[in-house]
Amino acid sequence: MRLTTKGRFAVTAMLDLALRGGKNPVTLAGISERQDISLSYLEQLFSRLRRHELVESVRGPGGGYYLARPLGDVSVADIIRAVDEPIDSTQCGGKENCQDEHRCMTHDLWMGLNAHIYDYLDNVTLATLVAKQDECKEKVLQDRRALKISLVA
Amino acid sequence: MRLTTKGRFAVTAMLDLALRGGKNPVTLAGISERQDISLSYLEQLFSRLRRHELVESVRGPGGGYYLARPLGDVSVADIIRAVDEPIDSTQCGGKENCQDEHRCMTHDLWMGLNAHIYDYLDNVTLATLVAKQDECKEKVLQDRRALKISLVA
DNA sequence: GGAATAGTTGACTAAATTGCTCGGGAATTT
DNA sequence: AAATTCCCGAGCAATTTAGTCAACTATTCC
Repeated sequence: MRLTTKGRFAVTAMLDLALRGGKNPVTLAGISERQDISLSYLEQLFSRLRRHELVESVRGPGGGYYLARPLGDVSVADIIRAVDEPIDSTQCGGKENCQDEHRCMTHDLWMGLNAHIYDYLDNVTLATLVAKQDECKEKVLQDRRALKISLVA
Repeated sequence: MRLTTKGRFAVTAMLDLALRGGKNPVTLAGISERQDISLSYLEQLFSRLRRHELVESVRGPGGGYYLARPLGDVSVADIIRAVDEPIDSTQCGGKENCQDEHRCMTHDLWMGLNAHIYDYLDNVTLATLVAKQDECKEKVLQDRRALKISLVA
C-alpha cells in the first residue's frame, strides 16, 4: 500500500463530490476550482475512478460525475487502490516461501502491517468523512458565535 | 504521512538490525547482503536514522550500527518519520484557518486520517515485529516437523 | 442543424523522488 | 601501515507526480 499525495488528491476530490453530490452531477471544473487541483490531473484520476466503478459520468452540458455507490460503500482504501498502480507488493513478487528467514521478514511482516493499514482505511468511508466535515462546520459556527459574543461583551 | 518503499526499506533494515543486534554492532554490508538493499542506499538511510538518534554507529573494523534504544521504544512511525523528508503536510502550508470550507476539508480531515495512521504505526514497535518474526520461525519449524512425520509415515 | 458544454483519450513534459554508483574521505582496530 | 567500516557529496537513470495541450465524442439547448 502506498500513501502518497496522489491518493490524497483523489480522496479530496471524491469528498468534494460527496459533499456537492445531490441529484446533479458535479463537474471536474468545479472540483478543480474549489479544491485547487488542475483539471487535467483530475481527468486522469477520475478516469481511473470510473474504471474502478467508484464514479459514473454524464457527458454534455449539465453533465459531470456522481458517485456510483452510496457514501457508506466507498472507503478511502477503495479510492487509493483505484488511483495507485496495482503495487507489486514485495520484491520477491509473490513467492510465499516463508522458509527463508529474510523472505519471511520482509514479506510476511510488512504485508501484515499493510493489511492492518488497509483494514483501517477500509473502514473509513466517504460517509465517515462527510460526518466529520459536518462536525467541523458546526464547530466553526460555534466559534463564530462565541467570537461575536466576546466582541459584543 | 507518506508510506513508500523507502520507509519499507528502512523498516526492513532496522528489523534486521534488531534481529542480529546482540553486543556486536551490525555492518551495513551485512544488512545489504541479507536484505538485498544496495549498500549506498543503506548508507543514506542510516545517515538519517542516526541523525534522528534511532541508531548509533561504531567505526573501524568490527564496527557497524546498533539500536540507540530498546526494541520497544522504536516504532515503525519513528523510522518512517526519520527517512522521509519533513513532509510539508498540506498545500495550505500550516495555516490553521478552518473558516474556509475547502481548507477545513482537505486540511483537517486528511490530517485526522493521517493522525490515525500514525497512531497505529506509533504503537507498532520493533519489539512487536520481532515477536511476530519469532512466531513465524516457530511456524516454519512446526511445518518442517510435520513434513518430516508425513514423509516418514 | 449548430453551438456550447463536459467527459475521454493520448502524447508529451517538467519537476521531484527513488534507488543506485562512484569516489573520496575519517575513525578505528590489528 | 593496512584493513575495515562508517561518512559524505556529486551525480545519474528510472519512475512517479502533476500538469499542459490538443483532438475527439456525447449531449443539451437554441
